[in-house]
Amino acid sequence: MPELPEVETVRRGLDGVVPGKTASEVRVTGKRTVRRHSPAELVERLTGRKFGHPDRRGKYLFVPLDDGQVLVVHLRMSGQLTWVADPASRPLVAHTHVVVGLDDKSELRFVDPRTFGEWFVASEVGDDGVPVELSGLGPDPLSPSFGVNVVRQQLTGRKTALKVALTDQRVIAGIGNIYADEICHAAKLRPDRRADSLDDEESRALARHIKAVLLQAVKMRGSSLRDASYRDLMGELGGYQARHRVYDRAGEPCPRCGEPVTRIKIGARSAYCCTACQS
DNA sequence: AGCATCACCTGGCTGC
DNA sequence: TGCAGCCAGGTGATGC
Repeated sequence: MPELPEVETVRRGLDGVVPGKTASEVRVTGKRTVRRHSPAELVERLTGRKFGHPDRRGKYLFVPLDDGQVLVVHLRMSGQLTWVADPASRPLVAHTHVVVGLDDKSELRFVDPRTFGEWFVASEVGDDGVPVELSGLGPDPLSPSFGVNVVRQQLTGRKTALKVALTDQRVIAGIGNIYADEICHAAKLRPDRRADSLDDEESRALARHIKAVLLQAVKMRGSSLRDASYRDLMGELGGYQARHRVYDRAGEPCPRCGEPVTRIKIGARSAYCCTACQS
């Protein structure tokens, strides 16, 4: 499932491919992919526009266009963005919902079996260059200002479970199910702890491990799970799944203390943790 | 207001 | 082997 590291990997791939190129032909075949405005409007507003450098906020990917608009893409659970240099020799796969032909004859393709992924063109942009539709997102962990003070401030007054707060995109943007579990384990904190119950030392550990886990995952180009639904822009699998210490490892020994990893329920979702060395 | 739960959707896996 | 049914998961809507 694409979270911050996977989206950042795709962003870096895009940055090597799209800046300076023009969308010469846009085809939207999926019925649900474009829903904030009509698919026809996306085609109209994107066709003929030249791309700038791709940016990211949390799990949202966005690319400025040469007329001030911004193309926004969210992969949600199963969305996959790929770039093909030679479209003629690469037939479209099932569940391809958007195809953007570029002026060098290459193509961007959006494949999304579960159809939760989303594309739209934003016209209103804040001072920071971020589309107003994304203004409700919390701080991004890879931004330079992110640290213990931000973490403490964002968790203050949050009575929910720590994992619920970490995966709430308004609190911190970019963390999902997998990395929340990995971060909690690295910080030795139980994911079902109350979010506002951390002392100073625990807050420092949490802030440090949010950055460390996500940066290491970016370095390893994200996590591809068993279903291999996440692939980067060139179709390659990520490598961080080999470093998962607790996620989807119920019953296996905790790499830190050797006790078995436990699967617990937080709300309706499962969480993996070591009840022996996380508190 | 703030928190919890549901709906959306398909493919992979489990268990009969 | 075949198939029904469950589960996964991010976000916005709905419920409490």
